[in-house]
Amino acid sequence: MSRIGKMPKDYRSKPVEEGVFAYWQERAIEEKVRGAGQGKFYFLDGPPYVTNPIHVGTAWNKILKDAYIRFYRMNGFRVRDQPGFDMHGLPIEVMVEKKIGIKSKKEIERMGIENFIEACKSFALENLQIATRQFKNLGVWMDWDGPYRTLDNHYIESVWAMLKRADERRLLGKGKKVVHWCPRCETVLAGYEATDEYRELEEESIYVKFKVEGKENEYILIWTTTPWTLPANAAVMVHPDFMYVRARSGGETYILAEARLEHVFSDPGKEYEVLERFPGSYLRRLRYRAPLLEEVPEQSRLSPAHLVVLSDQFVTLEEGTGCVHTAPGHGEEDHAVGEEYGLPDFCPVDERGLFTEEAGKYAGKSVRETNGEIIEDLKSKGLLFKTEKTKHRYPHCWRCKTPLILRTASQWFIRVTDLKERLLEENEKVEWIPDWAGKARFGNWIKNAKDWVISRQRYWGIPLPIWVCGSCGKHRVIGSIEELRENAPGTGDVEPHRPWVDRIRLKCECGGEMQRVPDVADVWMDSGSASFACLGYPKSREEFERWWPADLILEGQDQTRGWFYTLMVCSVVLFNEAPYKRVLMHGFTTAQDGRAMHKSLGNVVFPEEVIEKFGRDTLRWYELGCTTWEDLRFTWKSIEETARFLNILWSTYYFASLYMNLDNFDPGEHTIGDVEKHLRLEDRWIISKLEGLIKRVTEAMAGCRVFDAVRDLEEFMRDDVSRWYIKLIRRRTWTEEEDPEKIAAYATLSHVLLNYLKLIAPIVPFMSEEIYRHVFAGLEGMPESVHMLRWPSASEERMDPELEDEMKVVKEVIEASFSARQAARIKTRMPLLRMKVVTGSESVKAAVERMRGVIEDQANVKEVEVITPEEGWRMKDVVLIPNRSILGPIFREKSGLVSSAISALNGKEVIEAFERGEGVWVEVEGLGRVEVRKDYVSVHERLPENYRSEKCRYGEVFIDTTRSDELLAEGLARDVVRRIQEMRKRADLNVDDYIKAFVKAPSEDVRRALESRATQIAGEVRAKELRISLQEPDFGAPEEWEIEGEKYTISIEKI
RNA sequence: GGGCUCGUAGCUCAGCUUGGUAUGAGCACUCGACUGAUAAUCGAGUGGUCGAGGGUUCAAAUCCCUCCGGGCCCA
Repeated sequence: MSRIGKMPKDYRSKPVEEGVFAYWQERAIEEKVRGAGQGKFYFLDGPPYVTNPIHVGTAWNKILKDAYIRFYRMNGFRVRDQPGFDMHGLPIEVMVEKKIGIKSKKEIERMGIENFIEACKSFALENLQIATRQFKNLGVWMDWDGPYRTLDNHYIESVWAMLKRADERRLLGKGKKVVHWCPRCETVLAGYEATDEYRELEEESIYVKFKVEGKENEYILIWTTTPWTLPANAAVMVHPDFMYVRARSGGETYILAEARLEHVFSDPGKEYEVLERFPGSYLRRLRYRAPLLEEVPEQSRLSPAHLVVLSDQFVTLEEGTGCVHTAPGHGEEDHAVGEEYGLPDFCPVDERGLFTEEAGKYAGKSVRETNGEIIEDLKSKGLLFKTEKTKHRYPHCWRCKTPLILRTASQWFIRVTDLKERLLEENEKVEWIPDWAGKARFGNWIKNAKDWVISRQRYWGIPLPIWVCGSCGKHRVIGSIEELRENAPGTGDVEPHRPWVDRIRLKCECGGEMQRVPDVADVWMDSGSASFACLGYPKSREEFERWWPADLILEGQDQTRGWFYTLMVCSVVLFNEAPYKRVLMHGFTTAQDGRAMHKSLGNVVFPEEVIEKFGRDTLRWYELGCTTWEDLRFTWKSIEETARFLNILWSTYYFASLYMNLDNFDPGEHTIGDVEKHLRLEDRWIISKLEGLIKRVTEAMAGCRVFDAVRDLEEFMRDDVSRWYIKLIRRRTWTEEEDPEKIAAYATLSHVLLNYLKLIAPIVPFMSEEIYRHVFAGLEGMPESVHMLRWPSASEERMDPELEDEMKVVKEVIEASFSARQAARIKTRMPLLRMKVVTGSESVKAAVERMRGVIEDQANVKEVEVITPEEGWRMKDVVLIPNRSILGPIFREKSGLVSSAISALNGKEVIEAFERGEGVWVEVEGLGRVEVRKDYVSVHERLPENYRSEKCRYGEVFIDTTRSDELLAEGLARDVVRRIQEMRKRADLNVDDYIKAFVKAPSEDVRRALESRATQIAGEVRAKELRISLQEPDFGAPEEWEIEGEKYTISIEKI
């Protein structure tokens, strides 16, 4: 025979969690749980970048993942839970450069690419270990022994296969693109890499005069924040529909937008006169003289160039002059307009951000540092109109923080623009949570997508598997190491990283030699290929067939343009299908101050800190309870609140298990089905509540709304179980014998608590395991871990919404009685003679009558009666109090008389008359008949002396406060019982020890009263002998107590 | 500047889809009770112009528009 086990009294997170970790390890629980399950569920982990230790925000991400994985496991799924790590890319290169103290590509080449790559690799592997330890430490059950790593050969081959497919589908392109360029890293950066790091800069912006051809003293006025792009100027853009003017000032004529006149000539002394107004289209093809023609001779060879072009998209009137300097080599918008007009995309800037020979005078100089010189040159040529300090946001390299420049460069790219429609169609099939993340945000992002520049002029990454022929220029894309070997006979083992792979040459059809392009892939392509690469596709089809596509991915909102996107693109390139069925997007974590957590701000909170102070479960309950897709503002106060709740939860299990254990209760012997006919209403009620909870929590979890589940679970435990149900069954748990109703309470309680434990297992895996091990694991037929239990399903038959409603009424009524007691200063221990519930509602009446027992017990009242509002009204007395502040101004010196006349009225009759809409008059000496208006009086309802009332939502509750000897005796007896219980506890007696007790009463009346209750008292305090006397106790250690102002002496002794 | 999103009690947040008095929840605070869950538990009370302003409606925290402030993303 088995029974409910005991558990420790206090919740201490540290020993609990350490113990559970050890238990899992010892019994290989994690492996057993992971190996079980039938249906497939492919969870795809977004690979974190391995350069920084994780903070509570990163932890949130993994904890969310863990909760859902556990949920699906409990539902019988075989969950693929391979974690991943993003291990290539520029960030690691930068970290390694810092570590070995070098700064440029030149230095890397000098130390040897081979050595550099080795350093990057060991850095990445080292950090993978650190991150793994941190994630494991959170209690995240993923396959930490077999993560996918983007640096593995087979992973690289998968990416190659995708690129080969892209080439076959003619989606791989090469050509000139205006790109964000980091002059320090000497590589292109994708737009999204750049925009991670927009920073506010205050710089000199300039107004420049472009001389109109064939006119003296007439200029187009332009404005720019990047003087260094002027050597590449090819045109001026104006808006065809905006109004422009020719304005005269200081002997010169300027062309600019009318709307900008005021700002441009705002300086004191700058007067102007408008000569002419016209729309921008009028300026079309107006030719001007390039401002730096002399400094940059190459300018004279540009054609067509130096003319006004029209654009209705890129010209604004927010700043500048409405005439926009256009350099197609240095701006995406400029480039677009340039293509439309056939302008040359002149870009005299090299990889290091230095001007080339083509830039004439400026050749060899760093572009941003040339700004000053260019301004000086313009000034000396009389072309500088004015300068202005301007704040503007400027992109910086996401890792090395160098300001970026825009330049034209030849790059490899994926023709995403050709795939747009397909991407949008596939996105329609994806379930996004919340739905606006996909419909609105991700959809918009795809609609605006541009071609994806994938080549990076760097070292540590997946080398582009593209070989180009030196003679005929043809290219070939290789899809695997095997294919590479076939194409290059004599090649031994292939290390696909640089520089080894660079040495492999292929033979071209034309007979020429093919060499690999030196670029590596954008690191986003690594992670973007994860959906199939971690399955070993295309080498291993089996894994792929079994799992792909992913059932769920879950990442932060910043991944809209990151992983969510690249994952989709890579998959559509390869399979023309979305790689995931569901995407859950979560918010960002900010610090207490509402700002993002940053090392530099010193506001980072690490999970280890929270774990140390409050435990993993506390962190998990708190974070999982936050609305997933909103920002999580981490506060210690909330953590403390969560810890307090978990304490209540623990205490509830402790309390329940204590009594069930004491009574040798075995839930296997008494299921709720077995005790059906002994179930009380409150038992049925909590079971009904539980079933509703199971249903809602299951829906919430399945709908990726774990926070709804957490909030629901919290409310149930706190309000329904701890504060209410436990209170209702307390008396039953104190009975000694095998009372069937006690057994029914235990059966109910264990049913509720075991099922609740299953529901919280994915949220708080440690605490639930600890409770389970102590309380339930010893029972027959139970598995060794809570995580091996099946998720419960809700029983519709046991749901009883009517009963739940009735309990609501009952709770209200009892609470109202407490309020009334408080007003009457009668404590709960003192029994009341009767309570009247005033209601006109049949359902309220039914509820009160049906659950009379609960009310009598909880409100400590002898008799409950339901009366109608009319009956209630009849019990009341109504007093009218004349409203002097209203009567005074109206009746002046007669108001005293009016007032007494009103007081003399029968209040009840007056109110009833008012309600019928009839008038009420009083006879006042000297005034005759006066009508009593409603506002002349305030109405006071009064119950008879012995009653108190309190209103609640369902009516009104009257309590009868009449005292009687019998009631007093009962109250007194309860008081004495409490004192003895207190003494038992202080004497450290076991709950089941027996005692003898002696009570010295303060008076003969009290003695007699207590004597009449002796059996009850003795029973409740487990006294085999009980003496009530006026003498002093003659054994034990007597203690003095005060009850209702009188002195009692009590002594007890264990027997 | 554009897209998406958030703005409800001192704090952290429900409610908004499907308009109907916010008995809003927890915490904090005040008062009280309990003392066989006690470094626990329970009750009562204080506290909101639901970011601001307009509109639709008999009725708006909820629907629409504008604005202000925070976040993510894009320029």
